[in-house]
Amino acid sequence: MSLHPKESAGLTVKKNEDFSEWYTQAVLKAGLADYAPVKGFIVLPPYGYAIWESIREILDKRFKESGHQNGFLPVLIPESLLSKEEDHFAGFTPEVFWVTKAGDKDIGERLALRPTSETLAYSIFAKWITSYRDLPLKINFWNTALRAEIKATKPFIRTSEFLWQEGHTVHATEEEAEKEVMTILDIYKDLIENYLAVPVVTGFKSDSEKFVGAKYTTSLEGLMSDGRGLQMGTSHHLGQNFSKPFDIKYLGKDTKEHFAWQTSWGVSWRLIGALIMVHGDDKGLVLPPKVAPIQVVIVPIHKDKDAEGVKEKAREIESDLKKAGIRTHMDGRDEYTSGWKFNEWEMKGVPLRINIGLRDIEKGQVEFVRRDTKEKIPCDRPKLVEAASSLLATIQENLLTRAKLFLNENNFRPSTYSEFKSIVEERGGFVVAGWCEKVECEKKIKDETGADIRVLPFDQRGKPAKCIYCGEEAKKAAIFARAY
RNA sequence: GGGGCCGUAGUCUAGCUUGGCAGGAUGCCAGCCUCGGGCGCUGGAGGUCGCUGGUUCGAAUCCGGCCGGCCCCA
Repeated sequence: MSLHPKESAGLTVKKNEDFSEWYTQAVLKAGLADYAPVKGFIVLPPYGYAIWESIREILDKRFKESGHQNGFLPVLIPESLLSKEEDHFAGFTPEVFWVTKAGDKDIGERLALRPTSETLAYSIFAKWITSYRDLPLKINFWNTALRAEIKATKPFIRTSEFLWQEGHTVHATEEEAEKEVMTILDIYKDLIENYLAVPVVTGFKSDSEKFVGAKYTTSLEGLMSDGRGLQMGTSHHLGQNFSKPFDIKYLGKDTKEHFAWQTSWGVSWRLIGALIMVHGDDKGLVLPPKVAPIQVVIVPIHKDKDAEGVKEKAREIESDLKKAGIRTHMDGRDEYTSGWKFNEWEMKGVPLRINIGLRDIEKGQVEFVRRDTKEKIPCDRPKLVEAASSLLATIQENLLTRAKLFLNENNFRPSTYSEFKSIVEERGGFVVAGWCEKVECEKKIKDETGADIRVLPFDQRGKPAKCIYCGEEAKKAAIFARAY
């Protein structure tokens, strides 16, 4: 594992004092990302990209197991195609980058750098699908999308180009498409909770927040440490909204022509931003073991004359752990003191550290240091590999437990609108309230408090009786929050 | 959409008000020393002062435009 060029010192702000500055420093100083020369674009050094690779491996496996295949789509979409579905086009057009020239010659029709690929993919799918035998078609694309972010940008959370996957499926029946939407949502939930250790609430987006062009959008919403919500992923039921303009039709067993039913879904590197925000602390990142590029770092502690002996032991440990499939790095650099290394690896969020010096070798032990609790745990050398795996599992579990606790503690149920406002304005968090399903109420609340409907949870137990804004009968329990 | 702050070596920064030799710390390189929480010493290299135009005998400094980073309000 090559290291990012080292920057001086640690974080200069505390997480709970200046969250925004803390986040930026945590990302940059850990070597997860760096700014590119163009506004809103970032560069990923290997340490940052490795986290994305972990996420991609996990999802890719799950997608393939559930019958999806990967494909490739070009980055340019002609305007005529992008504009074929009106709502979709109107929704995306303010943030589209356009290519208008080839060399110094003007191009006849503007070409969009894909903000998302529905239109392009579906114009192709229309050619591929003629019979019910061609269905279902389930394809995923690992690529980037480009959406111009003119004002606020933040590494991983809001960038003008982002790494993501976009899945697109075509089905013969609506039921099958609806099932697909939920299958994907479950895969996302498993990834986010059981690998990234970020608890989420799943449910529907309100009509005004749904994907432009979709029949409905399901979503996974996380809560960040500053009380703001973050959309972690979405899975859309497109109905026949795209199959009609793009003419995706098949001949059924009934020998009649039918429009197909479709879904699309995606998660992006935003997930990396979320796990930084949720788990990080004043010392820097705390990465969940399952996605950490380095799970265990070994820091040998020695005087010059003892260096080779101690490092030799450290290398043995490294080799044992690697054989057991644990991603391990032995930090044998001579130019840094052990204290310096402790701080650096903490900043980079390595979940488990092993200290080994003469003291430990004499006792036949090593010392584990947990990143999440800072706890130091001695361990006999023969039990080391087993203990490391079990500690990694414990850390993984503890991160989720801790995050769940935070989510529960920051879940509020105000009974009046003024109480609602003061929670949103003073503490943040997920605010559960009744909603009459009228757009006016949703909009007024957003205008007056800055909080919007993050999600209408699938779990509607405990739905309040009245709309928090107008007092009429509540049709849904909604989770409101200010969001990224 | 509206308002504000900022940009000087890899990094952080002084200098800008009142124009006149670009300075420090840290990092980097060499050598020595050291290692259980960001060691120490000696020497060295490193700068289009974000870019661009203007004012001036002279611009990091004053003025305009642009690029980039950040914050607040809606």
